[in-house]
Amino acid sequence: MIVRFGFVAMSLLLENASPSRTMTYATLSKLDDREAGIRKLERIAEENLQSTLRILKHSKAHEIAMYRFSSKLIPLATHEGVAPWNPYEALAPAFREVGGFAKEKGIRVSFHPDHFCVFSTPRPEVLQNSEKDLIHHVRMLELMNLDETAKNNIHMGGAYGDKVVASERFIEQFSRLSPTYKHRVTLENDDKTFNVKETLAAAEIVGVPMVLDIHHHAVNPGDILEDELIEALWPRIDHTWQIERIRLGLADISQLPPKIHASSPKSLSDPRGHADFVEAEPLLHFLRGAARTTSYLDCMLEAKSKDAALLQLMKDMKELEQNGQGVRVIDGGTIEVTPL
DNA sequence: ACCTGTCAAGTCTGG
DNA sequence: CCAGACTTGACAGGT
Repeated sequence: MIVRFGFVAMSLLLENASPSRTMTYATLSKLDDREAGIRKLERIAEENLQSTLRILKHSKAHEIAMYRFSSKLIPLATHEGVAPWNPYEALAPAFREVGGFAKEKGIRVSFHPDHFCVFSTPRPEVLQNSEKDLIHHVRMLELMNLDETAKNNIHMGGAYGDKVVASERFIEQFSRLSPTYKHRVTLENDDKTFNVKETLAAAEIVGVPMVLDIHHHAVNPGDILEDELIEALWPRIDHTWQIERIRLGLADISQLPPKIHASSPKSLSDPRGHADFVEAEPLLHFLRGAARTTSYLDCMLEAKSKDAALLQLMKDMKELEQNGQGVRVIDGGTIEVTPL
């Protein structure tokens, strides 16, 4: 099985390349010249997109073929107080350049709208803001000229005292979205509420691919047995991606491989927290299990040390290769693992 | 140059 | 019913 690694949002190796610079609404409100404030927001967004392009070029230089954009590229993008500001028009060329580079260099990209995007919510205003947020993220992918293989990864949301009811509400409310938005989404199991089995069931029903987070699974396994994940659930998760490839007319798995998230617990006292780096051995163990049924997979690292963690992981994989642990390093961001 | 409290948004817990 | 925790990078305002 081929495995490509990616990292999230920012680089620790590049200087002055934050893709998430912002301005608070309080500061904007204090300005006398509102127009100047809006132009400042646009300039910050331009800089965030320039930083994003730098990060993509840096990734390419290190042979890293997967990256998740910052969700904060445009400051205050969906804030009510800046309406009817339309930031997209002015930023279109910058978005096109970013998307064009990713496509040309074969870098798989995505967004991860954060925890304000909750389709299980019982509150109509929260649902409306969730839709607004999703539409915003889809808009950015469209401006980048990226097809439906570029996704927004989200969680199901809260349980509100009854997980079954919340799950049904998620399915109901998510299904109401138009296909344009639905087909831009992947669903990920979370670390507190919806475990792998529950998330997979919902993903299958609404017809979107599922992203497996193996760290979230470790801290929120539900009643899933030791071997059940790899033997029973992983093939079903894999299948959600196969269905999506068929829908998109993609013949080869490398055009849209299943995706997982990997990170290591911060500490024994804070197992849900993300550590600076990712432990190679337990990750390799999982990957070799998945390799029994899957030939290609993308693995997003969610470590505090971002790209530095990815480089370190590749070094550690090289060492495991030399110890004959069933892994071969192919390039700076790709390995091949042999099935267990 | 560096430190600390705050930031648009949601949900859960405990009082 | 409400305050605080959760979690995270960056601002904003101060020294």
